[in-house]
Amino acid sequence: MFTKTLRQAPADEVAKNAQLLIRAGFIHKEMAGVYAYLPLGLRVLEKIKQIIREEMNALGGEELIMTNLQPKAAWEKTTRWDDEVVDIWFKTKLKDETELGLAWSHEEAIVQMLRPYVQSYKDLPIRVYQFQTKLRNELRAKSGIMRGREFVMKDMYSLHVSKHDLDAFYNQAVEAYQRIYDRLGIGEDTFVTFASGGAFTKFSHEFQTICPTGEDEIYLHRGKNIAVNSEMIDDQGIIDELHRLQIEKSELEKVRTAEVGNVFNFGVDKAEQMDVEFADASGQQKPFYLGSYGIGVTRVMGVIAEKFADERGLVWSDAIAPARVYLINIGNDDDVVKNTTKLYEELKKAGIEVIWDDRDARPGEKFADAELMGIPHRVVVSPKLLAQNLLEYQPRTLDIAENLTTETLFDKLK
RNA sequence: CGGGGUGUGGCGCAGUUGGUAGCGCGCGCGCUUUGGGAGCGCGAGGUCGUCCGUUCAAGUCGGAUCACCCCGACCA
Repeated sequence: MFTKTLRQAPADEVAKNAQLLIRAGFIHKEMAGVYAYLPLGLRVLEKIKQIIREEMNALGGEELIMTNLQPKAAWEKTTRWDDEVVDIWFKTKLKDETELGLAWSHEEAIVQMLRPYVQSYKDLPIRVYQFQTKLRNELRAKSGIMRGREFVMKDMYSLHVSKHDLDAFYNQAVEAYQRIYDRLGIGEDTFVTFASGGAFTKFSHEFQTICPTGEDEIYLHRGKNIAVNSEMIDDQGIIDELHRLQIEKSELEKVRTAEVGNVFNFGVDKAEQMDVEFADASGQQKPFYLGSYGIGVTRVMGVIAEKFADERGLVWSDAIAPARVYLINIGNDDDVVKNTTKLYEELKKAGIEVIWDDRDARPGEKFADAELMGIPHRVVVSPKLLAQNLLEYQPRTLDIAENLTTETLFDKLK
């Protein structure tokens, strides 16, 4: 591993997520709001992506990847090329002066791409998704990887023949999202939140995770698992909705949150603006219904880093840690090295991801780094315990170590 | 974009009324250490963000510019 840990975070980082991720060697700051993902960070990112991918596939999603370079024509059809309408465009030009945009979202691109495939009601529904690096010319980047100018997003788009079909899928997507946040370990603190809608629905839904450094504020009813974005709390539609759910505004708790996902119903808006229609069973041309479903993958990583970190550093769950085991040898006795090598090979063979800190460093330094990196399980091979045929084991979240045989260790890690 | 602040070895910082840059961590070598970020010794590493100016002399003074941070606005 080429990365090193730092005792002190760079002075220009204030956000806890970025401070810890930089100190532990997960990310590198290229410029404001732009971060590189180093080997450890990339592993976390890929694990989060894999969980999302599995749930998207379970919904019938088909993965693809769209382009960063966008032609302006498709976006002009929906007025969203205009800098007055969308103020976060990065735009550039070809050598021949043709204007291009760098993608900040992909609704128009997807609709344009799918045009030849949407001809008949038999072609629908279509559910496609991608993991894409989005580029947004934010006036002010902040909060480390929680709000960058370049970030990884999962965006899914679904096309349907009717409002009914879209609504049904939309609800399935909400459930899939809840499973994703559960698997990522933030399910308990993540709430489906009413947010501003569009022309075709009263509301959209955001997934808001309780996080003291988040940028949003929601009104929350934990008992009924209902939340409202504060920007919508005085909206008449919300007032009606709360009344329907028999909730008094005074029962709601105001909490600070970070938006980790959203789902949005575009109705037939995009299809009409971009003039993409299909033939229904009677041969009549109709616009399709479009839903879009986003998760800020890198932001979720930042939120998790913030939420679970303690005074010693990052804390990852087994599901998304860069490795499950941090293996430490104490001293360089032949016997220790031989046994650590053996254990390292056995762990790899068992499919357990392991980082072996084989540096010629003192134990304290290795312990500190294991904790800073937040690797969930720490295993120590020492001359003292080796004499008794034991290993030391300690989970990241506990302060107490225990001595185990190799067999018990493997049982624990199963 | 409005307001405020900061740029000095890889990281964190000091540098007085202008006189030619220093500390801690980290890094290299040696010896001693070896279960919670070791000790001693030696050493490497800096166009002081950049440009222009003032001056015999600029890290220090003036102007411009670039970058970064914070607060606000923005986030469809």
